Amino acid sequence: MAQSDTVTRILDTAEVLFAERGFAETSLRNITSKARVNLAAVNYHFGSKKALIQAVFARYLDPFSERFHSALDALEARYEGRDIPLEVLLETMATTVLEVPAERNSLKVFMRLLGLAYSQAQGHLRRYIQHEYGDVFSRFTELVRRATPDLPDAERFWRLHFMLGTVIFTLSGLDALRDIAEKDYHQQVSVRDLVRRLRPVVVAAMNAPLPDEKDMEPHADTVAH
Amino acid sequence: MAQSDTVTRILDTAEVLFAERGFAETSLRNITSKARVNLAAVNYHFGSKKALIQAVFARYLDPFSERFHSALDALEARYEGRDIPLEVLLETMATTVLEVPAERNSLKVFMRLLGLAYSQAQGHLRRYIQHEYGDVFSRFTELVRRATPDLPDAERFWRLHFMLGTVIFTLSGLDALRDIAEKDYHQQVSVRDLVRRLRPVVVAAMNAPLPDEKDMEPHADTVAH
DNA sequence: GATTGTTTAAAACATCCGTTTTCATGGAGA
DNA sequence: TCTCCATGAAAACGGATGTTTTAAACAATC
Repeated sequence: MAQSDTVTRILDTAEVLFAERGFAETSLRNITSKARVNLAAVNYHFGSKKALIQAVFARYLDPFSERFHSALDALEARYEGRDIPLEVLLETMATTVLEVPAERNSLKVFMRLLGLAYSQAQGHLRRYIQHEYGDVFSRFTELVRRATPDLPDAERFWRLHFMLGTVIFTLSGLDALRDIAEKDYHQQVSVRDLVRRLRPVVVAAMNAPLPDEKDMEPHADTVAH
Repeated sequence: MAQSDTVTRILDTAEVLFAERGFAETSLRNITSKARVNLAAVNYHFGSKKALIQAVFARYLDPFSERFHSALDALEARYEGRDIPLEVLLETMATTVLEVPAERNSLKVFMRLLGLAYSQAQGHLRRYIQHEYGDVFSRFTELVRRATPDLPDAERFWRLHFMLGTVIFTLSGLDALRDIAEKDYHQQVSVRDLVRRLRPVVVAAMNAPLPDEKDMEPHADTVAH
């Protein structure tokens, strides 16, 4: 067998099974038998199951991080210090996200993995991702901050995560939603179609009026310093 | 020990552990030892682990379904056949959702369980919920349909699920987001505060302009020049 | 007061798990 | 050629899991 073909086969199989059933529900025997490699190969090449999981993420996030940095470089160069409009930033991120897994035609897998990482138990994966790729996201959120100067920092933080939830939930649960949608409306749903529907919703959500102050909670206000 | 106190203790412990670590990662020995109950008690009272999981859901969804039906009854009576405004419908659902787990102070647990059910592997839980509580949701979506007559059916379907994703993702990942938010902004975040922030975002998202028809085609050029 | 349903304790069952080990084969580079 | 490394097959390790069983207590009801 060719050099390290085994590594690729393990990763290809593992990411699909992880996305389908989660990490704990996927055994190394599941992976190695479906990938037709030796059981010991995982521990030989990756060291442990946990390291395998991180390698699966790295294979998506490394190229994403690199491309997104480049895309932001290009944007900043084009706008020459002027603020980049929110729509352009969101569009750029969407494009990059769609580009990366396109080669393996597995955006759904990518999104399910992200959702799993977020909802993971002790969050050791979230910490790994934050530590490894935090700078790209910081750079992005800083640009979003300049694009929405009227939005209080806390409000922007929450709305970005609201929209992150929308995207991850929708694209990671794509199969389930597709089932329901096609049963109810007899229509095909493509990822591009979904992204098209998402765009105005996300923009409108980010630009929504600020919440009413009057039903603010009466607890001791924490003064920022 | 009092009659069936064991059942309650099992359910109380199981829902917390399930929400924290997922179903597969929570063993019956975890549950029974933390609940200070005999290991065999789960199989004695519920029959199997799968039945336990469904019982955990039923304890939330039974009262929710009943209260939500009542709330919708009251709304329909008050509006006497006139369409109920979207804001009122959303507010009613939010109120009911907040009411149910309030007694146990565990909205987060409720939301995490819902999120787990959605993202579950083979979706046997989703099917169980759909089969058991589908009528309430159908009733709600029908009222939403009348409240948004200008929205195409497919568009409304997707936007409702977009917002479902927002709410489930936010409230189920509350601890993680709270960590980040408090580290970045040194502010306390309560559930009521989050719901207050969610309201205008959800309304704006539902009322967003329809997606552009022009980038419906094979592939639109994405990034602005 | 006997019966019935709960609860506990303890042990065992058969599986499955992640990981390690041993032995053998073959290819690649020094 | 010899050495290193990847791969394979097979087995075993220790441990955890869901489930079942047996035994003995306890409480409530008829």
